[in-house]
Amino acid sequence: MPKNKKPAGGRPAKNFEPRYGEKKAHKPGSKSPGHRGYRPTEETTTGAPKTRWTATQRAGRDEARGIRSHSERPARSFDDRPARREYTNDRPARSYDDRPVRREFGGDRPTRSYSNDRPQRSSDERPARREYNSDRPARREYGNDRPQRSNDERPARREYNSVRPARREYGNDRPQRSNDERPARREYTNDRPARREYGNDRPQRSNDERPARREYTNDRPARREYGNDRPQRSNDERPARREYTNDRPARRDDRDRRPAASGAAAGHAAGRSNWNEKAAPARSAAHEQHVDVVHERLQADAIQATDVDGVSFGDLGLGENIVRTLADLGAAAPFAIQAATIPEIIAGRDVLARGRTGSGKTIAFGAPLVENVLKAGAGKKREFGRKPKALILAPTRELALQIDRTIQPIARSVGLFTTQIYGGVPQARQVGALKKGVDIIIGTPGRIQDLINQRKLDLSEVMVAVIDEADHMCELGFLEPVQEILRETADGSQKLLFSATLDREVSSLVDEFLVEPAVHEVAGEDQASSTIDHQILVIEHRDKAEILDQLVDREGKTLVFARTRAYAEMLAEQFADIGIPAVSLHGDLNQARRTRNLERLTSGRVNVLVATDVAARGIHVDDIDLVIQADAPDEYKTYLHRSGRTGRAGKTGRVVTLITRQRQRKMTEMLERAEIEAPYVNVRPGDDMINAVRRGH
DNA sequence: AAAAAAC
Repeated sequence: MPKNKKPAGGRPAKNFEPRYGEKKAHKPGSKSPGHRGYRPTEETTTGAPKTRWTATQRAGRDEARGIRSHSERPARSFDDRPARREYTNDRPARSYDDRPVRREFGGDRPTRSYSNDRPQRSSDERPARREYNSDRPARREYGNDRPQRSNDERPARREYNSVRPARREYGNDRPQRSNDERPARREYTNDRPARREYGNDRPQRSNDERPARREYTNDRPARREYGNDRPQRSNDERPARREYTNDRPARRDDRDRRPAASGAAAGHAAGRSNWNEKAAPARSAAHEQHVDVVHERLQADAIQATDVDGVSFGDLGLGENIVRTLADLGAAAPFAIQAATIPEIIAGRDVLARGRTGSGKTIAFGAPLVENVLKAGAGKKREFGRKPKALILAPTRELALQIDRTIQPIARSVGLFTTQIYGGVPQARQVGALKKGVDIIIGTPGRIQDLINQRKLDLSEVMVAVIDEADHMCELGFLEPVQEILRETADGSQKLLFSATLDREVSSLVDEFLVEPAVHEVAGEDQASSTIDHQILVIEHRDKAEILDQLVDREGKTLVFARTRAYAEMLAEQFADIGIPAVSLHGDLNQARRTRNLERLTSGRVNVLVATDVAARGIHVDDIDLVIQADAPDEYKTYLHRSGRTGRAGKTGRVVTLITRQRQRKMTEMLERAEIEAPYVNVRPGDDMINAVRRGH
C-alpha cells in the first residue's frame, strides 16, 4: 500500500448510513494543490494511522497487484461479454427522434425489446470499457475495492457534501433522555462471557441440547436485567406489544382470526413459540399464498423509546474508539433498536431484531460486531493471511457496499479490516485482500460461495455472522446459499438476524443456526407513528405514462419503482426524453453502471432514479422525499421496504402508488397487511392532485 | 411471477 497521505478534504461527511457517492477517495479529488479537495495521491480516508508495512504485507500487496495486472486483460472480456442485456454499449446508436412517439408506448406498450434499437443512453456515457479495473492506479489497500468512478464524475460530490446539513437530522428525532431511568448498564457488560474463544462459552449447538425454543420467548434470562423499566413480559400483559398492534384498524385481529389462529397464532397467544409454523395467508386461496404470505410476527421484547434516554453507546458496552467513531458518523447517542441489541450482541447472544426502515439497524449490529471481533483478537497481532472473524450477508451488492461504508470506519478505528465480497466485479482484488488477511467480510451470497468453493475464502474462524434483511434472505433462491454459507462458519458462531419486516419466515434459519436468540423490536414503531405519508392514485391505464411524466417533473429526489427491469429501463428513458434527467437501477445493468447510477442520485446529478426491487431494501439515499410506485408491489413487505427509502431517520416522506381501478381491492388487502392507511384518489393527467404530490402538498 | 445472487 502506498504511504498513506492525509486527505486534504478530511474525513467524509458524517453519516450513519453513508450515502452513495460518498466514496472513500479512490483517486485524487483534484489534481491541483490549489484546489479544494486536493489529494496528492492515493489515500484511505478512514481509520488509524498507518504503520510501516512488513515484508509479508508487501508480499501480499504485490501478489494482489500481480493478480490484478494479470487479470487486467482478461478482465476486459468481462465487459465484452456478449453484452447480454446490457443496455449499455453495443446498441447501434439511434437518435432520439427515431423513437416512436413516447405516448404510444406509454400505456400498454408491448415491451419493446430494448436490446437492439435503443439510442445511446446519454451523451456522457462513456464506453464503459475502463470500468472498475483498468485504469486504476495503486488501489491496493483492501476495503477499498469499490468500483471505479471516473474522474469526470467526482467534482459533484464535494458540492453536495458541503451543502448537506451534516447529518444532524439523524439525531433529531431521538427521544429526549432523562438520566434517571436507566438501570445499571454494567449488568450486561460486566458479565460478558469472554467471547474471545468464540463458541466456547456459548451453549452447545447439538440439537438435543438446544433448549426448546420456548425459552427465548418466555423467560429469556438476560432480558430481565435491563428490562426493569420495561413492560412486563408475561404474555397477557405485555402492554407494549398490544398497544402497538391494537390501535391499528382490523388487521391485527384480522390476522389473529385467520386459520392460523389455531396453529401458530394460538401458540403465539399461549406464549409458545413455534418457528415452524407460518401463519396462513390472509386468504385461503392457494394462489394467493405464494403471492403474499403474512407470517406471524415474532414475539419480541419491545424496547420503549424512552428506555434509551440518557444511555450512551459507551453505556451499552462499546469501547472508546468505537464510540468516538460513531459520533463522527453522526450517531451521538443510540437509537432504540441499537440500545436494545448492542448489549445482547456484546454478551454473545444470538439476536433477532426488527426495527423499521431507517431506524439505524446497521449500527445496531455493526458496532457490537466490531467490538466482539476486537475482544476476540485482543492482544493478538494482526497476522498476514488471517482468516475472517465476522461475516455480514446482504441481498444486494449495493447494500453490501453501503453496509461496508458504515462498518469500515468503525472497524478501522480499532485496527480491524473489512472487505467486500460480491459479484459483478473482478475477483482479483477481493482475493488479494483475503490473502493479506481481513477481519470482517461484507458481501452477497453468490460470490462468497464462489470463493469458498475455490478455496480462496475460509469462513471456519467466523465467530459472528449477520444476516441483514433476514426475512428476504430466507426466500426462495436465497435461503439455500445462506444456509450453506452459515454452515461454513465456526461451530457455535454467533448469529444475528435483522430486518424491518422480520417474521417467522426466518424460522428456517433460526431452527438450524440460532440458540436461544433474543428477539427485539421497538415499541410504538408502527406505521401510524411513521413519518411517511401514503397515497394511492387510481388512474386509467392509458394515462400512466403522462401522469408519471408529470409526477417526476419536480424538485427533490424521486425514486420510482417498477416491477421489471425492462420497464424500469423504459421509464428512465421516457423521462430523459422529455428532458428530465433520470437513470435506472436494475439487474440488467453491469455493476459499474449500477453503482454509477445510484451515485448520480445520491450526488444530486440526477433527481430521478427508476429502479426494480433491487433498490427496495436497505438502500439509503439522503433526502428522497417522494417514492413513486409505477407498478404496485405484490407483497406487503415489498411495499414497506420500498416506502422505507423515504422518511428515514425521522424525516418526512411521501409515497404514491399508481394503480388501475381493477387493482383496488387487491391493493386494499395489501395495505391491510402492511398496516398502512392510505387514501385513494382518482387522478387524470394535469389534475391538481398531481401538483400536490409533486410539491408535497 | 419478478427480482436478486457467481462465472
